[in-house]
Amino acid sequence: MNNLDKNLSFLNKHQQEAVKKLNCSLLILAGAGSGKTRVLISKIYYILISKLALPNQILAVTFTNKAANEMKFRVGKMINSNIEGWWVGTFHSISAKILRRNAEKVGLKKNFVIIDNEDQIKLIKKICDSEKIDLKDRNPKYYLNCIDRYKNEFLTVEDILNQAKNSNDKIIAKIYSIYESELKRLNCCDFGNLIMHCLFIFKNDPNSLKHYQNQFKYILVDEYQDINFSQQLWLNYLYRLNKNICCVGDDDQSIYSWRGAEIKNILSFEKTFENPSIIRLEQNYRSTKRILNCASHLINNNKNRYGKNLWSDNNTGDKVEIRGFWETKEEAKNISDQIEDLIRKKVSLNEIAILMRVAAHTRSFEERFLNVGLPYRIIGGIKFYERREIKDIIAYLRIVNNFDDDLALERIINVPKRGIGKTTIKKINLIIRKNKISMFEACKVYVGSEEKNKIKYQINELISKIHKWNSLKKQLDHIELCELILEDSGYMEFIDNESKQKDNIENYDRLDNINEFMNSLKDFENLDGFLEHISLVNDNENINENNKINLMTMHSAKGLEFNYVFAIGWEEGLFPSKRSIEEKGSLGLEEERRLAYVALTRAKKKIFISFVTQNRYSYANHDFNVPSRFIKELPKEELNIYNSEVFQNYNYSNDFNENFEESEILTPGKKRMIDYYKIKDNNLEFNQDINIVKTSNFEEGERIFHKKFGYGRILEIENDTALINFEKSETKMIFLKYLIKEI
DNA sequence: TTTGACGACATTTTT
DNA sequence: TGTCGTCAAA
Repeated sequence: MNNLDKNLSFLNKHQQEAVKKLNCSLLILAGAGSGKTRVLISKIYYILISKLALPNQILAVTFTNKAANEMKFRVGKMINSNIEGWWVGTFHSISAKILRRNAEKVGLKKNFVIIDNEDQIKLIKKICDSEKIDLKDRNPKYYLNCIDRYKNEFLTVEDILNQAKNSNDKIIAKIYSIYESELKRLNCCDFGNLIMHCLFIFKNDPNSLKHYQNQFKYILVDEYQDINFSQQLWLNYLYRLNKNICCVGDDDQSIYSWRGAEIKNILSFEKTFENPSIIRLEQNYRSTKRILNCASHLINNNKNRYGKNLWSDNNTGDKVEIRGFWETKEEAKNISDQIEDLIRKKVSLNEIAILMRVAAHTRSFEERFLNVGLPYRIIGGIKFYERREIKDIIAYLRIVNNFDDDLALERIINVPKRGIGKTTIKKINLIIRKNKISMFEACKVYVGSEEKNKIKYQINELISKIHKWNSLKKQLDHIELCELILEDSGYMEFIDNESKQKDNIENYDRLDNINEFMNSLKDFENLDGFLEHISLVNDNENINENNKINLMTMHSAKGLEFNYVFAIGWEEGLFPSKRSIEEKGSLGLEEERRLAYVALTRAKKKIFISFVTQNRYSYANHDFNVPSRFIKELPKEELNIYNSEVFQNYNYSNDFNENFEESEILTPGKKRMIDYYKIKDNNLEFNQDINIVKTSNFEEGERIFHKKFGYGRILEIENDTALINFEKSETKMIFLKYLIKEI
């Protein structure tokens, strides 16, 4: 058997077919755990080994850096060498690479900076400020969302200006237009722009397009279900010459519609690319039969899908465990106990994951794990490069690298404190607008004007330091430069002082983070490379580095797998998310269901689902929660439903929460603010309902439930209040209307 | 101009 | 719960 056959012999019939089918538009519908990465990798290998293309003639696009790195690593291993100069990366990183070489064609300089969300919002705030746009009823995030959406749909400023109908549209169009010109002036790019600018280049510069079309003989795309319109167009441009594309995706795992990845995009594959064919991979190698059965059963409730039948040769496995708790602490405690059990069975913590709908829900688990000393990591939480001190340092580097970067300068102009406050910045902003110059230049103008004072002296100091650092760029390497800046700017001293003043843990962390940051600089040859890297890459913790429990959102769990999965917070309204349903109706619900499908199919051996009926902390109110409808949609014979107090009393066979279907008709397509008030009203009614039903005739000695204090017994009733002896709290006087009858 | 206190407000998911 | 904006005092 030759090498090629040996490597392909690991694949099943369908996988092999998918690997060998070339010179067409191929869509591989790969169910969860059906070995799609393996197929993609084998396909690249097959192309290379058959000498159909050189490594740099293959374009492989993914959505995460993790997936890109894995692909590089595994293909490298198969052909036994490190491949240099090939095109494997995310849409954004590849676009950035193309854009660096063609920056001037879209009015940017070569050293443009890629800005993140925080910078975007700051910029929009600034625009609204100077344009006197009221941010009371619509926040900057709203406008940013609109702009992002336009970019996902390849809608230009002109398009939006033309189609603006009402005054709100016009305001958005105006902000969009100024935002774009500001970005150009600052020599910056946001994520959406990376794709947009490339599309402009492809569209307006046939030579460049030809160049890239010739370059890429084969195009491969991972996670195709996450594609948005602009990205699809991007692919289509590159595809038109060789007409050879292979996309792998799972329509049931499309969970990013809010990023423009609408399910219709994958469903319209056949219309977008010529001579299409579809191969399904339906054998699952990951999960037990039971888990798979649950997942399939659940996803069958969706209408918008290609449809496929997953099957598996794996063991039947354990039943899925369902538990209800009355508060989050109890949930966290129970799960940590379960985990201790698993540890006793010699399960590695890396093989355990807790998945949640909302990132904020890690808290109760963090608390618990800290208490009992279980190590954990949060994946996709607060990212390293988003920490304040790191962003400060980066801002220093950015302004030294690029004098046009107002956003960076504004960030550090008064950090550490130099006595340059709001008023001064306002004056400088005025100069910027009047003379149409950068903030850096405006500072010089401001310093040079009329009478001298302390503030001007300070600004002058900073400006000349930045000049000095910039001129040292050629003599020092980027690490030395960074060290110099940290000392010279007084930033290090500032952090030192801060950690002495309040010796809380957080400030200790700051110093640590700065050290880690300095260390990470070593991995890069120069400043430019480093700045590019940090703007596109965020995950820097290697999953298997230490033995830790994994906490993450269901979204960030996509593409991962674990032996044991705890899926928490399966409460109606939270999951499926009320908001998602209200905004997009049944489409929203189906997306939530796909999310549940993703969560379930992460598990290899066993899955634990839990929900909390009371005291799920969510800002102002403590709602009474009903278990998620998704639990009801699981096949009963595969479940073990446990006797928690609350769950036992919950009438499982009843159709719960039919109201949701009604509100779905009432609110779709309404603007957020209107929704917001509706939700508020609904909540009120909902609560009143409970009170009316539950306050009726309480008796002394009766066991009751209170949202905050839990279960208790009535000692005495006096008019509308009762003295309650709580089981988990002390004895208290409570209004009858806040009591709930033991259900 | 900075700082601290206070109240208002918002919380889905992220390359 | 924590962040943000506003206000008054230093």
